[in-house]
Formats: sequence, structure tokens, C-alpha cells
Amino acid sequence: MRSEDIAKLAGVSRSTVSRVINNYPNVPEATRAKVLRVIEQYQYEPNSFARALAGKRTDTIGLFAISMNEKENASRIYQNSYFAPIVDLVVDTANARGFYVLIHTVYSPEDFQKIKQAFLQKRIDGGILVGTQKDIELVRELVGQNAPLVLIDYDISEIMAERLNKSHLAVINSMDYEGTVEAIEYLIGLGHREIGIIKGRMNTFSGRERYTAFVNTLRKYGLPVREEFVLEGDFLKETAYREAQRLTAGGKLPTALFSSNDDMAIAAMEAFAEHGISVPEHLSLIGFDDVQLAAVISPKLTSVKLPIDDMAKAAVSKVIDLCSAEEPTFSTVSFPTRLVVRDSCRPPQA
Amino acid sequence: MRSEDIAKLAGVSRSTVSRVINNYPNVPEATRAKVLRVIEQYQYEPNSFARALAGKRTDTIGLFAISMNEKENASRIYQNSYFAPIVDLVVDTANARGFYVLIHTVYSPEDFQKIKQAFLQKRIDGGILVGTQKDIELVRELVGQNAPLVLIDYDISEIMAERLNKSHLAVINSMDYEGTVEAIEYLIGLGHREIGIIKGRMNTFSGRERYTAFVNTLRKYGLPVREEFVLEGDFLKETAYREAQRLTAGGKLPTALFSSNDDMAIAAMEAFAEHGISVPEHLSLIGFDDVQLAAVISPKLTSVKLPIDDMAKAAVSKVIDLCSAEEPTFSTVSFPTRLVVRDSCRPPQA
DNA sequence: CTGAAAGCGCTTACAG
DNA sequence: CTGAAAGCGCTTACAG
Repeated sequence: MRSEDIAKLAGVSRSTVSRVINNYPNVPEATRAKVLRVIEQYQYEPNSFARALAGKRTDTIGLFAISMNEKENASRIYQNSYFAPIVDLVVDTANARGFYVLIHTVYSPEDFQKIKQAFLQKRIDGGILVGTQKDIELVRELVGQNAPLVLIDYDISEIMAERLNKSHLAVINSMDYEGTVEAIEYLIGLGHREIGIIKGRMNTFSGRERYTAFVNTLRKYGLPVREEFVLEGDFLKETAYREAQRLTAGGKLPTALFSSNDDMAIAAMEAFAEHGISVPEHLSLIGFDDVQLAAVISPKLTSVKLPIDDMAKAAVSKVIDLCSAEEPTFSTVSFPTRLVVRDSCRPPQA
Repeated sequence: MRSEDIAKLAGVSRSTVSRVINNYPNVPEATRAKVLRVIEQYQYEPNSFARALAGKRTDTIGLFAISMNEKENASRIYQNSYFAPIVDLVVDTANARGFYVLIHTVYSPEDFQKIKQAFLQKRIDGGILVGTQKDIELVRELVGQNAPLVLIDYDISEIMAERLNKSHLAVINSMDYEGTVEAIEYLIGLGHREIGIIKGRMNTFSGRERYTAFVNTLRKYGLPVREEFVLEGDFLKETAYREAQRLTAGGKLPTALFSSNDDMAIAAMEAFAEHGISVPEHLSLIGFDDVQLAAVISPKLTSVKLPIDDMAKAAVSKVIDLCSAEEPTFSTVSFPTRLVVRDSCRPPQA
């Protein structure tokens, strides 16, 4: 069934059928009704490729989850408490607004090509990038294609520096700096003076922000940043587990530990438990993200809530807006975080 | 950059460019190299819509997660321990095989139209359906379009009855019946004679299978199926929590409870805990699916492992195969389950 | 208000 | 081995 068939059946031309489908104003109600009746009767749907080829939008957006180096281990997208909700919310929001979403995971630099291809092949109207390693080169390339692009968790200063801010581009962030400050101040308020950190990925905006905020806050209160209490991390459980082991082996423990995300906090907690160090009795622990599990494990984890709902929804709104925007625009939003106090922190033992 | 431009640059015709792109054999190595060089130089990618329109495949498959009535509550796709891994694995497997995946969630009967549209609009080469409510009418309609279709968790006898088995259709199941039998026999072996169940969704093949297997196994061993120990359920936490409350309120408890999935088992465990009933001391509890959380909570949940990896991968392989199949074919696979014994079961108290 | 025609960027018989 | 031409199913100026 093609538009031509509908046209014949309705006794009009293809042009008119097209006008009805696209809801153009210049067609009399009678004609419209007649055509619509035939369309419904035959359950006609215009071929999306022909439409797109003839200049219409594809009504699909791309969602690219970048997760370098994570292919091998078990911790993948769906188990990643950060990606999973984003995927879900993006799909839902887009669907509700009549868009399809093409989803693709990027595990290696070669996979990046897939993102470019999706744009180049005109498969999508615009795209959302989330995850690590959104190098400025990639962003520049993508922006070069003039395709609407939304970046989740990205340092805007890079974009300003590259003068990319007059493109079809938007950046969605969370206020990680402020959230971390709140967390550290909470620990300090509890009386802690020996505070450690498990770092996140440093090739991530939020990872850097959380670390910087940690350091600055300690300094602000005149507390030392002790090297042996700074654990390397990459937002993944495995590394955090190993680092926590290493920390316990060192003999000396901080009285409180800030973990750059919940997944790592939970992994560290396991490592500690195995060495008879219990939270919060021996060590206060605070996470970031406020994933589902945080409220389920025992002790319940105190954490900084990431406004992931808002971020995902905003991302979809932004791409869709950008798709129909005439002029290049750059915009950026940061959503606030919030400290959720549970049972994993306590004043230090005397 | 269009194929015509490439053709000019390379000094050949569009036909030849097309032949090179599609890797046809009848083009001399020299010509191929020449064209390829230009293509790379300009980073040319053929417009996917034009290709599709001209008869090529779209190289994208659809993944439709059907989850009726779940929109309102918080338990959505990404938190659903069943959907989430499927989505992840399907995307990964498809991507690795060079396919894009269009993802769509279906929350209401109206949303079903979206599935049909995706096919009708020729957006996808084939589709995978997973979740509840895959009514035979929908399946029939979809099959009517002659589009490759893979159903995860579906009663094949319905398909046979409808004579749909000479279509581009495949069904992927798990051996839920056998898995349930194993679980119940394990409980019986432990000495339990008063065994209850939390039912799954009855509009789901696996839900029915698990229930039937439960009933049949009790009967087989001459044990009663006591109505008050049969709790209604829908695979979701909320309902299970409420039903568990109801059970405890009734005063009489079974000595063991089989839950049709882990999510409900965990919810029930919470409800019990609040009433001072602890697992496994007062009540043995066994789940189904073996989700991640099962090994994390305390007590660790004994569960029947669902071969979700195998299922998701097989689903992708199947759609892709069906896409290039000439003749209509029907096939079906069932992957075995496995009982994973942990700490939530114990012989009944004397 | 509405139709004929050109065009979107490919692929694929058809000739040669 | 390779090009000219038709065709895929739409949309959109252009006339009228």
C-alpha cells in the first residue's frame, strides 16, 4: 500500500494524500475526511524511508552509551546503576513524544564510528551521548555534521574553549560539585577529620568534579588530604573492591570514606566486611548517585542523590527541540543533587 | 556527499560505486581500490534511507518490551530484573553483528500500534517481542506483514493452533516447568510438606508454566495445594508485598514458599521481616530468575536461574537469520534452567 | 484548493 | 566489466 494507491482509492492525487498525512492546512475538510477514511480502512502507514529521503525528519533519536573498557567484565549497561535508568527514561520520554530511539553502546574507540555513521547515514535526527570519554574531537566531528547533539555530563568550558557554542548542542549536568561539598561537610559536621575518597573516572566530568570538590572542601576546613586515603577508582565495583582491600592492608584507616559513586561504595563495604571492618561502627561511608540498592543493603547507604530523572528527560526534550530549531543554539542545564542521609555514617569513635 | 559525487571523483559511474559499497564480485581490484580510496577520503556513508528505499535492508531490528500496567509505579524496565538484562544483551549482540536496534516500550494496548507502525513504516527488518500480553491477535497481525518476528516467552501451542508456524517466526523460551519442578522437589527433599506459592502473571507463558509445574509437582508427591497458601502475583514487588502481608495476617503459614520470581520473593521477605518472620528460620523461600540481587541480599536467596543470556542472544541471532531467510520458517528453542542453592531454605522446624 | 512533475540518494536489471 | 535508465515511495515547489 503506497500513497499512490490511497490516492486512487480516494479519487485524489498523491499530493493531496501527502497534504492530509502531513496535516497541511490547505485541504478542505471534506477531502481530508475522505482521504483519512481510506487511510484507516487500509491501515496505511507512509514508508518512513521515503519520507525521510524526501526531506522529512526520521523521528528517531540516537542514544549512545559510552562505556569504555567495560565489555569484558560483568558490569555492563543494564547492571550499571547509572546507565540503566537513563536508558529507560530516555526511551520512555522519547516514545511518549512520538520518537523512536536507536540505541547503541560504545565499548571501544572503533565503536565511535558507529555514532558518526548513524548521523552520516541519516538514521537519526539527533543524538544523546552519555558515559565516559566524550572527547572533544569526537564532539567537534559530530557537531561538524550539524546534527543536534546532547551531551550528558560534560565540561562546558571545553566547549566554550573550542567555540562550539554556536552549534546545535546542549549539555545536561548535575551539580556534582555542590553535592560532594554537602556530603563532605556532613562528615565534617559529624566530627570526622580523617576523610578518604574513592575516586571516579577522571575522564568523566562528574568524576573530576567530585574529586575536586572533595579536595577543596577538606582544604577549606583545614583538613589534610592524605595520599594513602585517596583510592583510585573508575566507578566500577571491581577496582573499588581491590582498592578497599589495599586500604585495609595498609593498617591505617580514615574514619570516614567518601565514594564517588554507590556501586564502588557497596563494593568497598564488602571488602571491609571481609576484614572485619564494619560500617558505620569502624568507618563511615557515603556514596553518590543514590541508586536503588543504596536503600536496600544493610546498613542503608547514605548517598548524594543524582537527579537522573530530570537529566534524562531534559536530554530528550533538548534533542527534540534542537531538531526543529532553525538557528544553531547552545544551552546547558545543571540539576541539583541532594544528600540522602541513611545509616552508614556516624561520628568517629573516640 | 552522495554516491554520485564519489562516482565523479573516482571517475566511474554510480553503478560502480554501488557495486563497490555492496561488495559485489564483478568489479576489478583496481577499480575497487580507486573507489574505496575516494570513499575513505571523504568519509562517505551511503544514506541509509535511500538504500532501504531502493530495496536494501535497514539493518535495524526492533526490540519491543511489553509491560502492561506498569507505567505508573516505579518498577519499570530498568529496574525490572528481567527486562534490563535482555535489553542490554540484545543491544550488544545486535550491535556486534552490525545491526542497530530500535527500542520501544509498550505500556498500553494503544502502544501496540507502535509496533505495527514500525513494521509498516519499514523502519526495521524484524522485531523481538518480550514481556506480557503478546496476544495471538497481535502476533497474527504482525505475522501477516510477513516481517521476521521473534517472541520471547510464548506458548508455542497457540501458534500451532493458529497455523502460524509457516511464517517468519521464532519462539525463544526457558524451561520454566522443569526449573519449577526442580525447585519444588528440592523443598520436598528438605522435608517440606506445606508449600505455598506466589503466582506470576497468568497472561505470561512462564507465569502459567511455573504455576502449573508447582501444582503438578505437589500432586505428584501427594501434597495438598492449600488455597490459603496460593498468593496472587504479577511478577511485581508491590503485589507480592501486599500478599505476603495478607498471608502473615492469616495466622497460618506454610513452611516453605515458592515465589514465581525473585523480585516478588525479595518483597515478600521484607514483608515477613516486618512481622518478625525470618527466612529461613521460620519460613523457607525460593525464587526464580536468579537476578543479581539474589546473591547480595541477606539471607542470600536460593533461586532458579533463568538462562537470560542465552535467550537474548538466541533472539538476536534468530531475527537476523529470519531477515535473510528466503522461505518462511518457524523455529523454537527452550533453554534449560538451573537451581542455584543459597541460604534461604532449610528443613522445616520440628 | 489541487495535480503533474521533479527530486531525495540509492540499487538493480538491462544492454553492451 | 560497466554505464544509462528506471524505480523505490515519498514531499514540495510550481502552475493553474
